[in-house]
Amino acid sequence: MHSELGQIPLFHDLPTPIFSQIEAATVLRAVKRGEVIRGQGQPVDQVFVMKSGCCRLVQHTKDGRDVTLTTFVVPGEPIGLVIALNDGVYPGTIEVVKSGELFQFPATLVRKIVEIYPQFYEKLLHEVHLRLREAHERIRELSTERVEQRIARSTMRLAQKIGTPSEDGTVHLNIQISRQDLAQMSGTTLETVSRTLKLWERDALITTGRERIGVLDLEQLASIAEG
Amino acid sequence: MHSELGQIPLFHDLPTPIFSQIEAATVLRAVKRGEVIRGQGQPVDQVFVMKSGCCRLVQHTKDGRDVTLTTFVVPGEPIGLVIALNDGVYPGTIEVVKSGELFQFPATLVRKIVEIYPQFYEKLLHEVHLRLREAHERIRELSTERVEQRIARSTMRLAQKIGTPSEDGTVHLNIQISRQDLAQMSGTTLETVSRTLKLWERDALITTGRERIGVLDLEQLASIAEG
DNA sequence: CGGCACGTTGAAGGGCTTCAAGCTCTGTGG
DNA sequence: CCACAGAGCTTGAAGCCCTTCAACGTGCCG
Repeated sequence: MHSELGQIPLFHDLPTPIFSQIEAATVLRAVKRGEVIRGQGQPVDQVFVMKSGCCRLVQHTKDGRDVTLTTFVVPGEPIGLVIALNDGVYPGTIEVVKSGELFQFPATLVRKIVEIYPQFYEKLLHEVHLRLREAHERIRELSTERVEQRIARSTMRLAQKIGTPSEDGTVHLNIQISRQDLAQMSGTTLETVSRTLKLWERDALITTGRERIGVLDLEQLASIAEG
Repeated sequence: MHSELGQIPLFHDLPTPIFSQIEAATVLRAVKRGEVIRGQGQPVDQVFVMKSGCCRLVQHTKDGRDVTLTTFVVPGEPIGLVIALNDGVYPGTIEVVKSGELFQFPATLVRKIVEIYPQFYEKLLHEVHLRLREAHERIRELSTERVEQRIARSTMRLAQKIGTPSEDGTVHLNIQISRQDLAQMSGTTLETVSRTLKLWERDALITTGRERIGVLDLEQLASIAEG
C-alpha cells in the first residue's frame, strides 16, 4: 500500500523497518467538515496526522461553553502522538473544520517508534514546544488585551496559517468560519464578533459574508492587535 | 565536586560519563527572593534546575503590564532546557519568588546529553507536555470564567504546589505573595484581588496578611472555582 | 418556498477596571 | 528606640467595555 505517509516531514528520517510497519498499519481516512474525530476525555487509542483539510481542538466546559484550544491543525501536523506516550485522553474534541484526509494508526505504535528510534522524540518535542509558545501567547493576550485586539489576533493567525492571497491583494481565509467560531478562538461572544467585523468592514479592513472572511488590510489589522 | 545533582529525577537515568560531565560543569547558585535570573528575550546561554526555593516566568507587555505564564517552578523542575535545544530566547523573565538554590550549567550541554542519550528527550517531552496541559487549562479559564473563579483557581494551584498544611487544618502558602502577584496569575487587577480576598476572609475561607495567604476551607474555595 | 442556521442590531445592565486617596505594615537609619 | 519612607493594601466612586437577552434579518439548501 502506498499511503504517501513518507511525504510527512514528521516521518522523514524514520528507519525503513519501523516506517514500513507504520505504513502498513496506517489508514487514510476521508473526513468531512463538522465531523468529530475523537471526543473530549476519550482515551487515545488511535493517533492522527493531517494530510489535507484541517481540524481544531475544542474544549467543552460544564456550562456548555466551548473554547478552541489550538489554532487549526494543518497538514503535516500530528494529533494525539504525545498523549499516546502517556496513555492519556484527548483534552478536547477533535473536530474537522475543513474536509480533507488524515492518516490514522494505532496509538501503541507511537511507543514502538520511540523505542526503536528515540530521535523521534525530538520532533514531538519540537511540536509540543511550538504549541506551548502559542498557548503562552494566548494567555498573555487573554490576560491583558481588549476584545477587539484579541479578535484581530485570531483573524491574523488564521490568515497566516490557512489564508491564500488572491490576485487583488486580499488574503482569503479559505475556510468556512462562523462568528461563533471566531468568538471561541478569542474568548468572547458571537455578538461582539459580529459588531467588530461590521466595523472593520465599514473601514475597509476586511470583507465578510456568511461564514467567510477576507482580509484587505493586514497592516492595519496588526496595528489594532497591538493596541 | 559533589553537587547533589544526582538527586534530581530528571538526571536519574543518565549514563555515568555524560552525567559526570554535566556535574563537573554545574554550578550551585544561591538566589534570593526578587532576584532576576534571566530577562525576557535573552538568549538561552545557561540552563537551570531548581534545587530549593522557587521561581516564576513573567512576561512583560509593551504597556508595562506583567503576566505570570507558569505556576511556580518548584524543586526538581527545569528552566530553559527545551529552549536550549532550539537556540531560542527566554519567553519571559525568570524571577525568584522564594530564596533557594539552583543548579546552573551551559545550554550547549543539553544538546550533548540528547546526542549521547536520546531517551532524555522523553523526560523533556513529559515536562513540556505537562506545562502545555496547564496552559490549556488557563486558556479555558481566562476565556470562560469570572474573575472570582480564576482567583480561586490560582489560589488552589498555589496551595497544592507550594502549600504546607499546619496542625490546625490551615494550608499555609509558605511564600511571600502579594495581591499584585495573584492578579498577574489570574488576569485581573490588584484591587479586585484585594476585594475578593477580603470577602473570602469575612466568610472564613482564608486568612490573609501582608504578602501572606492561608487557606482555611479548600472545599468551598473549590466550589467557587467551579462556579 | 419554507425551514433553519447564521448574522445583525438594539437595549439594558453588571462586572470589572481605573483613578484616587488614604491606611498599614515593615525595615532602616539616625 | 522611634520616626520615617516606601511598599503593599484597602476602600470608594465613576464609568465603560462587554455580555446578555431578545427580536428580527438574511442567506442557503432541500
